[in-house]
Amino acid sequence: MARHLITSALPYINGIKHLGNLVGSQLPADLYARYLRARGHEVMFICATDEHGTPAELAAAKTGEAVADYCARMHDVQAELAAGFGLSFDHYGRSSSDRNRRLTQHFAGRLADAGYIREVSERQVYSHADGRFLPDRYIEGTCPNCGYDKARGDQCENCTKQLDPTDLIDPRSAISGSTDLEVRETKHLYLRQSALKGQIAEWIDGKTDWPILTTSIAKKWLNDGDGLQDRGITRDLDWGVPVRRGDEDWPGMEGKVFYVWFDAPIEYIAATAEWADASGADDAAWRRWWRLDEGAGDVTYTQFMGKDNVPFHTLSFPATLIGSGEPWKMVDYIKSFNYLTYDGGQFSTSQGRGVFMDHALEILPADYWRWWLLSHAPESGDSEFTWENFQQSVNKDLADVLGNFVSRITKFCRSKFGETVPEGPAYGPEEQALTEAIAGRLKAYEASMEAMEVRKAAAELRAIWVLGNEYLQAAAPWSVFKTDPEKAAMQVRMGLNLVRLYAVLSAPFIPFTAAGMLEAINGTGAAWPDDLQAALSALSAGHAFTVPEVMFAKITDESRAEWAERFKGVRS
RNA sequence: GGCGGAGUAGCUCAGUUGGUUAGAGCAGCGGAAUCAUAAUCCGCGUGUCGGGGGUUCAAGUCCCUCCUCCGCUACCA
Repeated sequence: MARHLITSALPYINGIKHLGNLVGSQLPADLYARYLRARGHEVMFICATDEHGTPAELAAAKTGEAVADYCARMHDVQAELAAGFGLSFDHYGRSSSDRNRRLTQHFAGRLADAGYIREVSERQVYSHADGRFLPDRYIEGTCPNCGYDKARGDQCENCTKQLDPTDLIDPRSAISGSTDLEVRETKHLYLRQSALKGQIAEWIDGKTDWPILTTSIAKKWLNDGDGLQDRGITRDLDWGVPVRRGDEDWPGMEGKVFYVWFDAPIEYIAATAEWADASGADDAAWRRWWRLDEGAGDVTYTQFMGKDNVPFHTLSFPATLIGSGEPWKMVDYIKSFNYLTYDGGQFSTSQGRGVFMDHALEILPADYWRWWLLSHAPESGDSEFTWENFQQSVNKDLADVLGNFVSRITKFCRSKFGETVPEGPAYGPEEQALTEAIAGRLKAYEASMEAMEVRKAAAELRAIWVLGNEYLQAAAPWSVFKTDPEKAAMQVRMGLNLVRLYAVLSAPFIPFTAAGMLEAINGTGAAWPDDLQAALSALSAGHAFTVPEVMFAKITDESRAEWAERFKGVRS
């Protein structure tokens, strides 16, 4: 038994997430957490909403709510959707929590004491009409290079030239359109990542087992141009963690908050503390996951995220932890994902393109989505969602291969022997061969799961389902029954035991259905089959069961067409 | 522009350190079976492995070059 700390990238508070967000971090993290728990390991699975920053303020302004109220409401919405998808977080926290505020301030204080913070006076654009400083991308104007009139302050989307906000001709606020702008002097704190470059590079170099996608991004940032740059970690905003140096005021920083990307990763730690608070545990309970000097020495920490998040998790956050000079647990393995595309284009939160978590659950149960998304996870490259592929995969894999297997064996048993496991002789050579075939596949399944090879694991699981159908087809108890009902009984007993086995093995992918299968077969509490032989004999003669309802109704062509139509445009 | 990823059967994708006739699932075609959600099982692939060049006894797998698609490019998160 090992101890596993698992975190999923934090979904931003600004609206309901789409399936691309889900499959890029939270869903595979859940798969891994469920698997490790099933194998008897101690797991701490953490996620939270990322609530600070300008987009949250703007989203709140749009709905007319106070930003704190908006975030509280959206947190509950997201938490409910996460539960709807069966995401088994031990705690789903909030980066705006009191825990995170204190911890973020603590880290800033430590970093300052260690000399890793410097103050920088810089000139930023202030909008009188909006009453706020504007991030570069929230300033629009005419591109000095190509004349495009909707160029943003960070880059012109038309000619792709990198810009400085002050380069823009006729700049205006992208929020209000106001041209009443002024460049003001403002002071900010910078994290001296450049001073930590050596230590970070050394740490990265030690991660030889990380995917190329992850290390190449990290190394590029480390070595690009002049090397790792210092990074501003404060902002002139109202909503965020107030800048303080540990427990003390930070002269000159009044009214400023920390930058979201500074406090968001710290929320991984803070959310674990929130978990302790919520479950009535003491500080030692969460610190044993995070402090090497307080019990985290044997923890394996795995992070899940989309590839766009990699720089912050390989550089910025490690810089914070290393720079603190305290023995914090750092990530052991980063599993990063590419993007899921939707009918040829991008899923887009801002444009409302694609299928979103709430709509997904409205039209189909979570397991349909979990299975398709995980079995098509964008691991080696981007992968594409199409309604045709979704319909075909789900119908074939879930309804035909798995669902129908359960249906055929339970119904056959009911019609010939009633709803109890029938008597019969001991298993013979065919059953032995089946057991060995499953054992081989199971080994591959476990190996894939441990390596977090999600698609491969799904393929192995499916192959195990297929073995059941192959066995039934070859054994043909419906024919054997006519001449040797005793033998048929034994074959049916094997089939029913397979249902129980499949429920256990499938639970990480399709937890809701797996629970239903176990309940039907009256096998609640069944453990992972460390001893396969024994697991396939767990249900013996006389064990009662019920024939489950159709577990996976097929997606009809009509439904598919209707959904493709409904979700082809922009979210309304 | 720079960095990274991808380009393999109609579709979605596997292909370890280069090595026998390039694989899987789906779709399609043929057959078996009829317990089951018309489900299952068996059989069937003459693919310029994006194009071109090169290294090698041998390349999808290494090198060069070109083409196409995608992502990132550091104050959006």
